[in-house]
Amino acid sequence: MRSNYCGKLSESDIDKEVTLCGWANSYRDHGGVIFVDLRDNSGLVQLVCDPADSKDAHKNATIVRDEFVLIAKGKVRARGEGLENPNLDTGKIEVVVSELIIESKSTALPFVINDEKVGEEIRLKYRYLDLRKPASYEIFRLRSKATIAARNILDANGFLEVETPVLTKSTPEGARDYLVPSRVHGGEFYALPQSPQLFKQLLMVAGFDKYFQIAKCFRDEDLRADRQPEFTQIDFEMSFAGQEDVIKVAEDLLEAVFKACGHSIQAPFNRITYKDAMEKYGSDKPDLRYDLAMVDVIDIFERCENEIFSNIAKNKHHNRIKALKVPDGDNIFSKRQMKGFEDYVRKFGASGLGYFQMKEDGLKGPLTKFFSEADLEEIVKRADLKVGDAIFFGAGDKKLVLDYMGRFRIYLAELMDIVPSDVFEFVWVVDFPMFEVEDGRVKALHHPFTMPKDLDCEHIEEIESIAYDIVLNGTELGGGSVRIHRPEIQNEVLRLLGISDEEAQEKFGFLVEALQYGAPPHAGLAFGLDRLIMLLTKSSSIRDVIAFPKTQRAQCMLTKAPSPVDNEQLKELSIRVRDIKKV
RNA sequence: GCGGCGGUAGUUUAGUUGGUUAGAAUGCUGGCCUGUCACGCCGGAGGUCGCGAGUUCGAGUCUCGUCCGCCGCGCCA
Repeated sequence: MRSNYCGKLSESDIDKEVTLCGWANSYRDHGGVIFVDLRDNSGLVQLVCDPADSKDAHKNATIVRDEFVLIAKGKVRARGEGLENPNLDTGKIEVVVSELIIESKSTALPFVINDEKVGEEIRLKYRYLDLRKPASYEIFRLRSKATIAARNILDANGFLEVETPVLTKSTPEGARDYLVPSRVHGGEFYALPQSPQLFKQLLMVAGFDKYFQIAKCFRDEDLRADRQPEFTQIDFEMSFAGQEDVIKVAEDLLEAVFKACGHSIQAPFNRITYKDAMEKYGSDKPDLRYDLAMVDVIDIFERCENEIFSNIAKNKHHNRIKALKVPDGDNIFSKRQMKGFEDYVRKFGASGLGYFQMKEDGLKGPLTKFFSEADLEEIVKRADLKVGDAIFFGAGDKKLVLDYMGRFRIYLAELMDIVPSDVFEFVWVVDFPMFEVEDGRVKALHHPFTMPKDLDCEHIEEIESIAYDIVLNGTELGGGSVRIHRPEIQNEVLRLLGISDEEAQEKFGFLVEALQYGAPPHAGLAFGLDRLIMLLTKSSSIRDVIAFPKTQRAQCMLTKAPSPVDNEQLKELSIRVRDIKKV
């Protein structure tokens, strides 16, 4: 139908006869001449409907309203002297309309397209209108470029794109599954995949060597600004490969994806061990766009005269005393603010938050009296304190202190507005522990198919795994590991996780069995595509980069899913609903 | 499950210590207008103040409950 796109017209098209298709972005009826700004996904151009040029076109233009779908035929001409619009890309030209077809009308809109003040709730209900705005299109244009770049580079590196099942087996380790009832097998359920993990490992056993997939994944957990119940991963796996091979592919992929989206990034990225990340930044996904690293001062506090601190300091295995230096903090923050920080960390289980202020004549603060001059000097030295700095202390249980001090670090950085917004700071976090113990229960930190480095450790929590995460600006962008390819190791890990042989057989028997038929060593990684696009487009919410996202209570405002179903449907599925919520 | 913030014309919002007919902008709509581009001018319609109780002579405003949205905690192998 169309000969040209609106936004692509330029002075080189002057005198051309064109046919344009699009939506009426706005109209200005002067009684005589009528201007219509026609919009398609390339941009806007001004149509001029003058009765002197075409009586019919002008007559049709009088009934045009916002968002009518139009097909306009006419001639491109230069705008007259002083009539140019510098705010419009096509502002030097306009199209004199000879024929105007109203293809579709629009009833009054629930909101004005492009009005940035409109709330998200209404925009999601009419998401197809929200998506009409150019900023939305730009996000999905980039998303498309990114996935195509990822596909191309993986293809170029010999990866095979394979689709794995969406109706699969429930493995209630980890996140909750979305369940799908089986009609044929009444009372039994499929699960939607949380990731294609096991199938891609089976593809390695099959000898496919290198696999990838842009895979939909599902997790029935509560939502966040960066978490949706269904999301997309760029998932890949390779045989006869280890951590370094995977990291190389991942870095090449990120470079290609960022390049396709107009950003230049430089691999190889920095690396930090899980242990260092936790000890210095109190997080396994540290935001390294700013420093604010924690300093260990447990040995100094052991010598102090405050029994609470010195007792905490005695148990260096279970406890931590960490100091967080805030450059210029004493000048920036009032005493009241510094006291207020304590309330913040208390929310995360801290029993208090000590602080010193670096004055001209040395450290000051309520705690100084417990320390010798030499130890105060040592604190100044270790944290490299300058006059005007403040330094905060967290003391107590290791896990607790690292957690709240890590959160406090982020809180301070945002409060002080020292987080650069135009930087992409990648870091690999490596050497994750294999297990963590919570309330006496052993859990896999990554997943039970991750290769442990050495299972013969005295403490189960000290067993490391060959697992690695890629972190960008404090967001976990992806994670992967070398997988277990020997059945005896897999069985041992499942045993350490407290999974009985019967249970292991029932849930993962097919995997362990497959490993018995000659499994190659293999490793892989999966990127969270949505988060990647979110960071690339500087969106504040993952919903912005998903065409039809769900609200925080996992509903679709547009379709009203989830919704009740007929009893007939339920009957076929052998399902009876027990408690029906009031509508 | 928990904590915080919010819900008033289609939209974005104002609304004081509880007090007359809930106000504005924008959108919509009728009319006028031949160079606008946030067009302009004149007129009009449009409100279950999320919902339900309660307190009160009187509730958008206070109390309780509830629903919805957002941010966070738990959760997310």
